[in-house]
Parts: sequence; C-alpha cells; structure tokens
Amino acid sequence: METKRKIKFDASANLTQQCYEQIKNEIVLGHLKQGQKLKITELKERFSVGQNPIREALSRLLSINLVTFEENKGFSVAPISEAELYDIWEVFLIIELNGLKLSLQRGDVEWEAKLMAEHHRSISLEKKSDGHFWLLWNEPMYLFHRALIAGCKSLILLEMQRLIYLKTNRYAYLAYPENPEISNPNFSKSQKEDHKKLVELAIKRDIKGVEKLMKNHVNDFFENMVSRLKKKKLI
Amino acid sequence: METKRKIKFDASANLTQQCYEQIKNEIVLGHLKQGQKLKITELKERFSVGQNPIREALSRLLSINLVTFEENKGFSVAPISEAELYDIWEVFLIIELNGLKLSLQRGDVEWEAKLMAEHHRSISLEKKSDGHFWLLWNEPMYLFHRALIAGCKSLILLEMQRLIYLKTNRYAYLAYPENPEISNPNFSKSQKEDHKKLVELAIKRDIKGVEKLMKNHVNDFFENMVSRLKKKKLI
DNA sequence: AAATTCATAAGTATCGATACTTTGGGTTCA
DNA sequence: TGAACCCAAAGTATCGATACTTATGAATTT
Repeated sequence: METKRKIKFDASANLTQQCYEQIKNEIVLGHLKQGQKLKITELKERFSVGQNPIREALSRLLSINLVTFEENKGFSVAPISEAELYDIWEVFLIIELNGLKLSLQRGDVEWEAKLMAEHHRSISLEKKSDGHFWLLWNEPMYLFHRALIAGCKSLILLEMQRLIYLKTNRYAYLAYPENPEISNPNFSKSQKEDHKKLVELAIKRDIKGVEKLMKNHVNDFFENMVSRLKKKKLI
Repeated sequence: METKRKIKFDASANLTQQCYEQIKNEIVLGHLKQGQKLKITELKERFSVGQNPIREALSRLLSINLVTFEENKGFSVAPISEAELYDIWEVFLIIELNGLKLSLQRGDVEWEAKLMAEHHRSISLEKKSDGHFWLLWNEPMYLFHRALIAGCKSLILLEMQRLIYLKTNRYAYLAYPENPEISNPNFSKSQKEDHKKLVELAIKRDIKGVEKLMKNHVNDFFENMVSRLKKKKLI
C-alpha cells in the first residue's frame, strides 16, 4: 500500500488559515494589485496546496471585501478608490471616538496598565527598528489604538476596529512604501506626541479633551495620506 | 462516454451562495441551535451537494461570527449570551446614531423620497400580512432603518448595519417566536409611532430631536427584548 | 478588412476518494 | 472500581479528477 497524498509539511495550523493570512497580507501590502485576477490554479501552485484551501481562504476574504467575486469568473483583488478611502476615514473616526468614550467611562486600572504598557512598547520598538521600520511600526500603532479603546469591552467594536485598520493599512502602504519617518519626519514626530498626550488625557478621564485630540490626530493622519496618494496619482 | 456527475438542479446561482444563505437563515431563525455541531457530512446530505460548497459557506459565516471553528473539530453554531446581546445593543446604537447624523447632514431629496417610500411600504406590508407577520415585519423594519441612514453614503457603515441587524434578529426571533404584535400590542404600536416621528424629524433635519428619539426607540426595543429573554430564561 | 463562427485552451465549480484526527466504548490490568 | 489502553466508527482536511464556463484566436465568410 502506497501513500498517494503529499506529506503534510507544516503541522502547526491548517492550510486554509495559512492561505488566508498569506493572501490577506499580500493584498494589504500591495504585492497583489487592485483588480488583479486571483487565479486558483496559480495560487495553488504557488503555495503548493490543493484548490480547496485557496477557495476557502478567498471566500473568507470576500466577506471582508478585500476581494471581489463574479460568478464563473472567480475572484479578484478588490479595487481601491478615493471614495472608499474617505469612507474608511469616516468609519475610522466613528469607531475610535465611540470606543474611546466608552473606554474612559468604563476602563479600569487593568485597562490603564495595558494602555501604558502598549504605549511604551510602541516607543521602544521604534527606537530599535532599522530598515523595515514601517512594517514594524504599523502593527504597534494598531495595538496602541486598540489598547486605547479596549476599555469599552465590546468585542464587536474591537473586531470592527481590526477590520478598519486592515483597510486603512492597504492605503497607508500605498502612500508610504518607504519609512514614513524619512518622508515626513515632522509629521511622524507630531503623531508620536499625540499618542503621549492621548494616554495622559485618557488616564485623567478627560473625555472632551481626548475626543478632540483623537479627532485631530486621525484627521491629520488621513489628510496627510490623501495628499500623498493624490500627489502620486494613486487615487 | 457516460455522465458521472449529478445534473445541476438549479442553474440560477452557485451552490456556495445558496448554502450560505440557507445556513445563515437557519441560524438566525433559530432552527439551528447555539453550540450545535455543523457536521459537513450531515449538511451535504441534507442539501444534496458536495462538501466544498458547504465548507466555503461555513468559512464565510465564520468571518461574520455566526459560526465558530476549532481545528480538526469543525464548525459549530456560535453561542448566544447576555453579554453579546448587550454588546450588539451598544454597537447598534453607535451605528444608528452616527449614520443618522451623517444622513441628516448630507441627505438629498432623493434620500428623503426613498425614506418616505420605505416607511410607507413598511406600514402597508403590516396591514396585509397574515400569519407570518413576524417574518414579514422584520425585513421591512431593517429596510426602513437602512433607508434612514442611507443618506450617509457610507457603504462600510451600511454593511456594518446589515451585520448588526443579522445578529439582532437572532435574538429577536428567540424573544418573539410568535407575532410580537400579539404578545405586546402597546409596545408594537409605540414603535410604529416612533417610526413615523423619526421620518418627520429627519426631513426637518432636526438632528438633536431625531438622535434623542432614535436612542429611546432603540433602547425601548432592546429593553423589551432583554426582559422577554430573561423571563423565558434564554439568556 | 471586418465580422462571424467555431474549436481549443484556460479557468472555475463541483464531486468523490483518500489521509488524517478525534471520540466513544469496550477490554485489560491494577 | 476505575484508570489506562486500544480499536473501530465518525468526522474533518485535503487532494485529484471531472463537468462546466468563459476567453482566445484562427479559419471562414461577407
């Protein structure tokens, strides 16, 4: 009796999950371009798996709108657009502001501790990082913002935040393919100062103050991104 | 040469989509109970399809958290809980209030027209409906609320609203398996009056007024639902 | 040369079969 | 009695093969 099937190369996790993460990252990082066809045949060769894990992964990406689907034509990378970016911006603000408000109302000492820890981590990581600064920076930034609103205790809101960051990152990597610190040091510096102040205001439970600062902080970020993308004629 | 494969019985849409809708509905309507295992083998027999459409459909339901998944144990119907219901309530309010605000700021005549049309439709449908009132009522209610915030023009926010309604409906069907008009006529009546006033205030662009009413309207609905679910010992 | 048709190739949708994993019950042994 | 083991049964994960659909491009007609 012989073994027909290929030996499992990685016992750690199931293939669907791995494919999902991989394809998701390639879209967000921009390696897969907008509108590009995602051919099952090609992907399955590239990842050395069967069609099923690929299809399942794409099915899941479909429901978070990172890919599109057309009957009998298969999957494609979802397009980007100026309209979508403004939409993301708006929803980003809604989530941050409402999550923040609930956080300040409910957050306990544990929340404060984790917030400070995450803020510290985001600063330290920056100092250590070298060439791949941007890739390293983005994740801590998300973790910091998540820690800020984590006091709201709403799993649904936190999940929405995760998704909106994913969508935001797609545009951010497009706007700043290199280290954003280099391309715009002053902007980057003021963003860091904002973070520091946000922590202070949050712990002081200054709702009005923290909301105002957050609004400006987010708007600055998106304005900068929009203007860069327009300059590069990418939207 | 003979045909091995079963002839396609329904040419209208692909099987994955059909399975997705079917399983989604069965979960929301409560035919599939919380925690219940979703065995591929069983589902594939029941729907007369192969494993793949089922798996893909479940994969998609996983990303909207209507099902859970555990490695090598497969899929199950997501549990319900008091905590989740409060979470839904909170996010429901956030989406409605923010969507409404943007709608009043931006909505044009076209939006007003569609809002009035949808409101009219929701009333008329009620009058006509017979035994299956509840099933008919729920969809127009969603369409009405969507029409209210549709002026915001944010596709992401509207998608979030769709998802939060799906989750809400799961609890609503549990709380009111029968016609809610029968079980609580006064409550149902006041909800309808709210809808009428909401339209009036929205068209008058009375942001403060409409926000206040919407908040009460939503809170009344959820409070009623929570108390019924508790009385029935379902949460 | 443009339009039409048809055949072939490329790609998707779906199925059935095989390998792997977990579960539950019976058996052995302390 | 009950803990540890084992084995069959049920179920999941994954693959390869087949049916179906769409795109491509050459041959044919106008």
